[in-house]
Amino acid sequence: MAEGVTPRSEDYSRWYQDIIREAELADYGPVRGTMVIRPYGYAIWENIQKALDRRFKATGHRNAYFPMFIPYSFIEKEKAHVEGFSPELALVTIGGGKELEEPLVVRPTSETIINYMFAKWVQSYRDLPLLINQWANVVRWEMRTRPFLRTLEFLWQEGHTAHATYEDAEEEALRMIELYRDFAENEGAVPVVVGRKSRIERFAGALHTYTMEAMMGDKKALQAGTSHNLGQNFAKAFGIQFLDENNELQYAWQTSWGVSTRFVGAVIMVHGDDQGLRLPPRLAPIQVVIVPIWRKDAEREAVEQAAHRICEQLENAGIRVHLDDRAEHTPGWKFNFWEMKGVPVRIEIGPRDVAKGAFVLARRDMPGKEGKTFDHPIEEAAARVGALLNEIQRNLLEQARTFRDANIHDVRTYDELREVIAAGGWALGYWAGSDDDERRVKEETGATLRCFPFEQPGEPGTCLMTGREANEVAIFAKAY
RNA sequence: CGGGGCGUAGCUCAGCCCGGUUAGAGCGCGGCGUUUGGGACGCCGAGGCCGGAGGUUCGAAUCCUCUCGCCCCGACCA
Repeated sequence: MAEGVTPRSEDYSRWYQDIIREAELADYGPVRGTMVIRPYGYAIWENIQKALDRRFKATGHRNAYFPMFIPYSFIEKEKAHVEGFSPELALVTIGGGKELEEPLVVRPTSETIINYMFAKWVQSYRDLPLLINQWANVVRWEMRTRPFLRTLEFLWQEGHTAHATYEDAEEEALRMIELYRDFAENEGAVPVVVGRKSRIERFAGALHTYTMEAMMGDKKALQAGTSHNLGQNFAKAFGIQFLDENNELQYAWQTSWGVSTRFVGAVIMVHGDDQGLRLPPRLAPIQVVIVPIWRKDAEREAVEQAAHRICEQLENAGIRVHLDDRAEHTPGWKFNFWEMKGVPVRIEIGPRDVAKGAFVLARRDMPGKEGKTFDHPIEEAAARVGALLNEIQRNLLEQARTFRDANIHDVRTYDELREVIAAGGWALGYWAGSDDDERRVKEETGATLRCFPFEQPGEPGTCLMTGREANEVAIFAKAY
């Protein structure tokens, strides 16, 4: 086991905190519930940003930036919205030493201010669709905080779009949750269940909320991204109107969707083990670390020369590589250090390898010796490493999916649901219960209705709670 | 907001019960030397208003009161 890290099996919450500290992802800020994202953690976020932003651009969205301060009156304009958010608002009441006439809200999300602006920009059906994204920080005064998963301030992207018809907005909301799924699985190697939120769980002010739910290493669910069809609720509150082809005034149909720094937490908890982080190659700030090994100064030069040659080859191939040639640490120490940091591939090269013109590959997704292969020719470094990175990316997703599928259980009755939840798994069963039935499950088991998965059996069944005919299955789980 | 825990060196903590030398350890940090294929070792060294304010006492890290902060667990939430 790694030094300074509580084993996952002993105390998962402690393990999570230990990993964040030891891998230097983040540190606690001076204000309760705040955190500093350290360079290594931020580099992961930057890779998440790049992967998402590329996809947003490819689907026609453009980035913009809206102010952090929102007039309090804006928040009050949409009834469900204000009810949803008012408990967790941070208000600014003094500015420049003077009491403000109207308090300012530090944005908990930007629907209101963005839609205020949209109302100015949208006049005609020709202005639609309006497809905007912003990268920003938001503030929600949470009671219970955890690094990355829930902090008073967090970073995210929030997409906001306006469309001419309900169908267009619905299509957009679905397109974006699918985009998120593709991102989560193909970049983060995080398998997700995509589906629709229940009335109770959906976003304050939305018609439909779509979600992707991921299973963490302790089998708790994490909402890793959401996409909302907002209908015309905000358009009506903010007067976003346009003239259609028939010269008739219509309210716009809207969506919003977001993924946050919480996703970093998902990557930690889906892949991490008792040795530390395990990063999917596509999000890893460093994909390959080279550890040169030598005893005597006489050996040093030849080894480091070979190490540099490999390093250069990998760089030229576009691989993010780091050569750890520090003299103050032993190879063994470096192995542990970079394993803690979750670097997917390690190259070891010592005198014996140099003599053969070869190097050793060690993969982070397999423990110890099992993950080591020998005698890779130096000239083939780029090809060998490239292939291994792809293999690791694939394998991490596979491992996570196997774990998840083994812990989702079909249930037919409420008793079965209780059993599954008590054992810590996810319960999948037919559901046609009321809002109160859903609340009862939460009260009695601690589990919430995570979503009605898009993937359905295709035939009706019997509701586990009411015994009535149900058209859909739902997933219940304890969640972060 | 309830319940629990913790504030002593950069970090993790001991010391506190039962007040009394110059406040300690491990890790980390700096220097020198030996080392380096899975967390090396020796020697030397730097580093503390013991969270804050009151009080008790000849004397407080230690006892009392108040306060501030952080963490964990629960109720609300991306």
